[in-house]
Amino acid sequence: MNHDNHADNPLMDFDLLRKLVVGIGEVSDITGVPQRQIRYWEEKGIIQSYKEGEGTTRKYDYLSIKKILLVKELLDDGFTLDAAAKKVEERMRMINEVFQKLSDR
Amino acid sequence: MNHDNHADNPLMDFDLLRKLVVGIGEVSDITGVPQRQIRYWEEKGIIQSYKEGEGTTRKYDYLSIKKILLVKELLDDGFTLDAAAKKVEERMRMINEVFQKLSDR
DNA sequence: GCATTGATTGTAACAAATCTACAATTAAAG
DNA sequence: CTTTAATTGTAGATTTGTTACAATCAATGC
Repeated sequence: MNHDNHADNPLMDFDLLRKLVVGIGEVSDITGVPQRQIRYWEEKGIIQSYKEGEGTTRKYDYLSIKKILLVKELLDDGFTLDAAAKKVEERMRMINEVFQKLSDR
Repeated sequence: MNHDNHADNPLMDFDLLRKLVVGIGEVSDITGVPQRQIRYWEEKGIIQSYKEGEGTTRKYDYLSIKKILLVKELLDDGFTLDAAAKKVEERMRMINEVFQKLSDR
């Protein structure tokens, strides 16, 4: 009955969007933030990635990348890392909310 | 003036969506199509990926993944690979069009 | 000055992911 | 039972990513 719920609406395929997770090299290319720095932010708990199995590589989704872009922007604006992290938290809460609503239909 | 054109609208960030390109392992996980088979379809010219430099690895974007899902579906429905490929071409033309319009604003 | 702290960067040695190129297998069709 | 389409297997090389340890650099406080 619904064997083609994709492809109809390329705009709204949140299901697929969620699954689009990329490696750290790609994230670095996309955001312009060096891999080393991304790992550092992660150490400090500001950014989060996940691993698909034991002893594998970091994966980042759409929202994590957004977050990295936000942090970068704030740093460029002169905030400290900690201050940027705090500011970004609020922002991400809102984005996540919108995202959630949209992907719930 | 527009130093935060992302984050405002997670729905519409086609800019980021375009850059979200994933490796073949991820594509395989997402679609359920074995890596080997994806490469084979590519050899036959049905699927396309790109490489970011000489001697690097295949990357797939959102639309390529959609395409793979479509081919898979048609094969499951009993079409030949070639027939599926043909059918998918038409479908992708339309999807690309919509996508283009949306990302143009 | 100079020691402290926050932020970043460098790199070696190892592990995971992917690549190509060759060949084998399987199923359907004539 | 041979042909063709489609898929799968795999070795050996290359690319990408990992951790852990240490070095650098700038700002701040004493």
